[in-house]
Parts: sequence; structure tokens; C-alpha cells
Amino acid sequence: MLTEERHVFILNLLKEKEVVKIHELTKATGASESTIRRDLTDLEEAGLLRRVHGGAAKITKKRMELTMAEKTTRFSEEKLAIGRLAASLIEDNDCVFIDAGTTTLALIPFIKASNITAVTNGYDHLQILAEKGIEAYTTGGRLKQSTKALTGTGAVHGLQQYWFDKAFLGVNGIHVKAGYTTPDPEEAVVKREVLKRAQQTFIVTDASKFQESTFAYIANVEEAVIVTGKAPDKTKKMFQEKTDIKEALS
Amino acid sequence: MLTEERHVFILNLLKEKEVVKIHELTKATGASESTIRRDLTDLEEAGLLRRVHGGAAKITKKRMELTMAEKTTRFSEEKLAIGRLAASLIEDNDCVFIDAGTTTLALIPFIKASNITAVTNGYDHLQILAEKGIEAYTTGGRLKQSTKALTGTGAVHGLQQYWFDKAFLGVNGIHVKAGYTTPDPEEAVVKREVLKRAQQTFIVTDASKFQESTFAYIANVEEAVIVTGKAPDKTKKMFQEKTDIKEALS
DNA sequence: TAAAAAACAATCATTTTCAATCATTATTTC
DNA sequence: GAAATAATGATTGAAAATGATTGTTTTTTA
Repeated sequence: MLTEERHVFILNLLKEKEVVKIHELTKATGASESTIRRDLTDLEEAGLLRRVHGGAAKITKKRMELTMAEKTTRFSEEKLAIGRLAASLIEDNDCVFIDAGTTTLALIPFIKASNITAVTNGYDHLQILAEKGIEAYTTGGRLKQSTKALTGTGAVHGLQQYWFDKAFLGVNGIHVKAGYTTPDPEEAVVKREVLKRAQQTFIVTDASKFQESTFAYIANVEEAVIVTGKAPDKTKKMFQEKTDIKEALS
Repeated sequence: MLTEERHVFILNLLKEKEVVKIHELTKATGASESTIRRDLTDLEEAGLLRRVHGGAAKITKKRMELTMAEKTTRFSEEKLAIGRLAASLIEDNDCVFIDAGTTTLALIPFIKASNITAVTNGYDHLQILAEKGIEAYTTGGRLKQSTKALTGTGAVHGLQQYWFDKAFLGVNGIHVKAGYTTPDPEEAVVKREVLKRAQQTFIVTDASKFQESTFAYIANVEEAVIVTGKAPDKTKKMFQEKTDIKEALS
């Protein structure tokens, strides 16, 4: 029996039972005790079970879901609140742009408005919008594997067909002087184009981005409204002269 | 036993079982250990299985669904062969268009050429191309949920930025008089635009599409080369006067 | 609580599997 | 048909997996 086979066997057994004993595994697989021990150690390191004296136990559902969620996207309390607030800004019949990135992704499930049209440059966003029954368009462009965003001139060119009521952008830095910034100039040029083509632009962001600045300039702080969880009082004062800040957690 | 046959055999075995051992494959196919190892390496590179010590294992369900949209159907020798043949037409440094659809999806794992650029209107295609390390662009446009294709004027507009060495299109009907056809006019207009912008266009299709015609006209038979598994002699004669037919299974 | 039993991690020798290489045998291609 | 190309099978030292053994830790139970 191959290592891989045993691993599958053990995990399947743990789907039915709460715990498995080493002795029963040696009998069932014909492998030695040492080998089974090694298997259990490996599987524990992979986060697929929990070792207990004499065998192994199913991982609690809660933890299981966590590890699963970690792989896809785990939204923090803050992100969910931001998402809910941002989504509430979308009204019936709006044409909106939704930027790539996890913060903007979090707003999609909360969209309540009907008959809206959405354009996105996020790979996952497109699918999730369509699944929700929202008329979903994409900008086109090159798929940047790391962020799963469509970028570059292809995306800009695609954008030039559309006009938005509202746009929701993610950024990496918000700085009084440096304005909104992001590390990748290819992405910055897309965001700038969106700003040009939207009546209202919202920057959705968690608190960690305030007073940070990264390489590529997108726009001045004045050019968009900030949607965030809770902004520190100090930064809030600095920004409030320049633009509106909507806070989800008050 | 031919290489091709062994590959199909191994993949189908993996549809039933979680893992296959090298030893059992040598016995079943009569090939040497070296040959089986090579087969497994090839199939792993194509992303169709995962090598493990002593054999090979099914790849994770999620990826499986991605690469082979048809979960239930067996790997047909025809589809693999068509994919392999079509992929072999792509040369180093080519800029290619790859249409949405499962037949074109099957060619991606077999692409060997380096430094190529690919544009696609298939949602899954984009991701799989990028995973293979291929520079992947998308046309943009509206996501049609049923076929996961990007269609409409958005896609056409996106296409107009590019020029292709080779294009690979899927169709629903190939008919001497009706030409190439597809049910959705929104998709047909995209395919027509591709034909305009490619030096060579290949229609990748299984035998079932011959002498069928559907609603929306794409192009005349003369305008593309047909890549298929095995065309019936009768239809072959009819088409050979008009265009080239490349057969994967001879 | 102390002794016995069971389970443990760590180590080592053995076996199995691996990738790389080479010579041989089909299969194209000219 | 000859030369080039691709596929195959055998051989190799290296790497991985295995099972037995060790002394230690944990659990049981007397």
C-alpha cells in the first residue's frame, strides 16, 4: 500500500469515526507501527487531523472551516462591515465598477440593489457577481497571477467603453500628501482610468492603509470618498478637510 | 500498447481509483517501468494527475473540475488526441487566441511552446493558461454564465487591440453550405472578429459536429483549417476540396 | 503512589522507488 | 533506402519509504 493510499484511507476513516487507533490502522493497512506514526505526523502537519495518544482524531469542524477559508478568503469582522457599508451605497439601476482585491470582493455578497450592471477587473469578482445574478462585465487585459487582477493597457482600453455611476477601488496606501497609491503602475493606470469614468468613486480600505504610501500614484485624496471600518481620530481629522470618510464601525 | 493508449488508460483508471501504482501499470500495460514513469511525468506536466512515490494520484477535485469541465465523461482518446495535435501547432513566440469551450480547453495542457502570448474569452481558460506560466490576456466583455464565455461588443472591442498568429475556435456546426455556426449570435460576432484578426484559424472539433448547422453564422468552411480526431471518409471528401483537415487519429 | 503496560520519538539498516543516462529499437522524414 | 527523430527498456547511484530497535514518556492499574 502506497503512502498516498494510506493517507487517503486514514482520512476517509476519520470522516466516519471521531478517532482512529494506531493499532487498527496497522491491521487494516498491513503497514508497521512506525509507518503509521509517520503518516499521522505528516497528516497532522498538513492540518488534516489531530494526533492523540494512541491514534488520531478528526479535526473540529470549526478549525476545518477555518483552514478551508484561509485557503480561499477569510474576511475579518472589519472587512465584512466595510463590505456591508460599501454595498449599501449601490442603488437600483446603477452601473458600478468593482476593483480587484479582497476588500472589494467582500462587498459583493451584500449587494441588495436590483437591476444593476457591474464591471470588474477582478477574476474572482466576475464569477461571484455572475453567480449572484448580476449582469457582470470584465475589462479585459492581462491576468496578473499574484493578485488575480486584469491590468495594463488591455484593461484601460476595455474600460473606455463604459461609464459608471459609482466605482469601488482598493488601494495600498492613503496619504495626505502622496494621495492614493498602489505598488504596481500597471494597476495604477487602470484605477486612474476608472476615476475618470465614474461620477463617484469610493476607496474601500481597512484602517491599516492610512498614512501609508507605495510606489505608484493613483489620485489625490480629494478625488474619492473613503469607506473604511474605523479611522483613528488623528488621521480622521487630517483627511476630513479634504474628503468624506464613511466609517462602518462607529 | 501505444503511448496515447497508455495515457488514456492511466487517466481512466484514475477516474475510478484514488491512486495507481507503477507496478500495477507495468503489469496491465506490458510496458517497462521506465516507460510508465515517463508517461506519469508527461501527464503530470500536462496537469492531469499528480505523481506520488510509487505511482500517481488523482488531482484535487477542484482543479479537476477546472481542467476538465466534463466530470462524468471518461477521457476520450479523441479529445486528448485533438488537444495534443492542436497544441503542437503552436510554435515558440506565437501570439494565439484560444476560444472558450471544452474542446479548446483540452489543448491547453499540451502546449509546449515557450514565450507565447495567449488571449482568450474563456473564463476557465484564462486561469489555466496563467497557471501554466503563459502570458494570458482576456478579451473582456460580458460573462455568459452558461458557457463561461466572455461575449458581446465588450469582447469584440477588446479583441480589436490584438493581432494573432494563430487562433483556435470551437464551433457547434460545420456544414459544407452553412459553414461554421454556433447557437448564440453574441458569440458568433466574437468568433468572426477573431477570424479577421488571425493569420491562421483552426477549428478544433470532435467528429460529432460535421454536417450540423446551428443558428448563427460564423464563416465559410474555406476560412479556417479543421483540426479533429477522425473525420468520416464521406465528409472528408466533401470538405477536402474547400479546406485542410488535420486528423489526430489516423 | 508505585509498578506495569502501552505509546512514543529517535535512530538505523534494509528495501523500494526515483531520476538520469545509455544503448537499442521503432518511426518518420528526406 | 539512409539519416534523423522519437520511443523504449535496462542500468545506475541517489533518494525516499519502511520496519525493527532503542530508551523515554505517558497512561493505566494494582
